Amino acid sequence: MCKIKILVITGPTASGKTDVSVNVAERLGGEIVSADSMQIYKGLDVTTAKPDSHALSAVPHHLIGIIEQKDSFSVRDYVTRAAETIQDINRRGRLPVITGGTGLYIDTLVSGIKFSEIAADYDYRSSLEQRDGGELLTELAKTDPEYAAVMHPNNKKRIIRAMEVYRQSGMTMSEHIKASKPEDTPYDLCPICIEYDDRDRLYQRINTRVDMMIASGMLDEVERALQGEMSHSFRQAIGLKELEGYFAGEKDLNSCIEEIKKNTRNYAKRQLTWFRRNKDMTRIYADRCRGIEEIANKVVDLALSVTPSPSCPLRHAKA
RNA sequence: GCCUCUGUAGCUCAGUCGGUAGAGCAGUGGACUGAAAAUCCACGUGUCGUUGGUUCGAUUCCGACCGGAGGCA
Repeated sequence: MCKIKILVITGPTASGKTDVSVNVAERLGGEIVSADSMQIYKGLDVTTAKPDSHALSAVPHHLIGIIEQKDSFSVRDYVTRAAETIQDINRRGRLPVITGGTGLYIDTLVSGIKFSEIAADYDYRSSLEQRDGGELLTELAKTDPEYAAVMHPNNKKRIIRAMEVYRQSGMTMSEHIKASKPEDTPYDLCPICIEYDDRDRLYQRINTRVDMMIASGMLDEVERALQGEMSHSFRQAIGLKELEGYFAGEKDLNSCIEEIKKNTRNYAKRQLTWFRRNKDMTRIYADRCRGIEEIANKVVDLALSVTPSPSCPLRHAKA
């Protein structure tokens, strides 16, 4: 049986993956499947840098703006939906192009990891959050010494999740992790990461992009979002917490904007750390290329160099 | 012109009752199994404004000078 061929284009925020993926998808007969934990939500179009109307009309996009801000969303939800979407695109003879910067979503999807089905219990979580981390870690060590051994006492969020999983399933986190790994990966991958050789250039792009967002209506949409009910996952979006003080009249706009830039830069750095450990990805350094065209050409070449097997979309694209 | 405060890490500032200094933020590296744009970990030598003096020893005390803030005229 033929694995489904998919093209994966990732990279830190503001690296230009959106433009590149649209260009590439147009040429390869592809459809874009977003892998972005924030673009999945309705609203915050500017703040989350969703593709513009031109891009959306040029190529079909999936998993963008489909969840209400009051609803929480998780990796597991993502993988379920993305897998279905990929199946569908493949069935129609087109090429799925996974594009986004949420590394956890992409890796989980692509490697076929099955996360445990234990849902978040927010009441339980908040009851534990009050307690001391070292104390929680000691408690976790009683049931799951293996996981507790690599956990730092300050990392309450993960300690609590491990306790939550055990409480609901009777299985430890270590056991879940072992059980989650598939024998074989479900897709035939062409993974590409767009990076910057010069970190400062990337940071400058981030700074100017935030200014552009402000100029394009970010304040209005954030104010609107802030007035509605927000789920735990949604309220993490960069822009929301930073601007909250401004709308409350406690902080001046400029310092809030600087904070957004700073947090976005920090985020980009974390993304780079995440991508770096994946040695199978081909890296394309955007600042060594002359414009989007050249980057897109490289991506297309890479995609076509993967030998297409019968009934896989890349063959059609080449012909 | 006089008086007061101030000059320490890229930034904001602590500190040394005299034995050459440390936090937060930034930055860099790392982790990451249902909040991931989240969460967490590790990494701190800098002419302690300049220059004289006192001292065994000064970034710390004294003087002058230079820069910054404020006050009185």
